[in-house]
Amino acid sequence: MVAAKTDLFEKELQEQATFFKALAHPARLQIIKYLAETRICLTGDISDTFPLTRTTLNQHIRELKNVGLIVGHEKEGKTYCCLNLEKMNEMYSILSIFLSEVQLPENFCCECGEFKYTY
Amino acid sequence: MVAAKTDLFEKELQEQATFFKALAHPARLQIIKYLAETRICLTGDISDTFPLTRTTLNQHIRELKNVGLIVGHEKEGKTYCCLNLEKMNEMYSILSIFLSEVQLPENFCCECGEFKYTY
DNA sequence: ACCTTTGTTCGTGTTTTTACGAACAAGCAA
DNA sequence: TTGCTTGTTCGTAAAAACACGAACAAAGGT
Repeated sequence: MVAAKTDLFEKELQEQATFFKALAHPARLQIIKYLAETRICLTGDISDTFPLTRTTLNQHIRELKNVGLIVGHEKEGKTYCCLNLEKMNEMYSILSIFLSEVQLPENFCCECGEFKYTY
Repeated sequence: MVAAKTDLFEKELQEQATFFKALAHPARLQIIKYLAETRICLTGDISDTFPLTRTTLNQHIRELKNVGLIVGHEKEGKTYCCLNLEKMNEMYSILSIFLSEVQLPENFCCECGEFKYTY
């Protein structure tokens, strides 16, 4: 990479890509799923249920914090994590909109029937 | 990375992450958006509308082909690209399901009100 | 006092992603 | 023929992502 070209795209595309990127690893999906299911703040012991070390897990959590999907709470010396409702809703809207925008009609590509597939 | 740990996660999580990863770059989002809007097979001249070289663009297109979202057609010596309806629908389902699964109730996190935010 | 758990930071190493130029073959146009 | 566009492959290089061990501080338990 000679330079980070990501900045040169439309702001909307960048924002969408940022959220998609945050979800682009199974560990992060599992963390979010866990938090959404239990609705209980994350404690360190979940690292047992992951095939990763505490350090690596911490790295993924930090990434989710960076995009704002997870917030950390301090209580009695322990650090609890939970999902940020506002950010989760924001993400849901942004990604849903994109997925809807690129929806295709059922008869799409019928005009390509005459073409020969190369893949 | 000592080893690729991605394989150690649940198959469902891996599948979801694969699609999210495919959408994790603004260039790829723009390509998909363009194809969905025009519904016309992609010709080389779109590289003018991107802040990237033909080579890099080709790389992103190849990635989208690898996950099956884009298919290539041969016609009169030119290579046309278009979205794969079936795969797009599959992706829509898979990602929509995930986004729904992690939806939170409006009163979520109210029990955390007593906590002090650290981020 | 000692040990354990917890959360984090630092440093390191590997893999993957991103990006480009050079080069090439195929097709078309002058 | 020559020149141009098009699509691709190759090699290269830098950045980012991924993963871990070591080490540390703070808190809790025995």
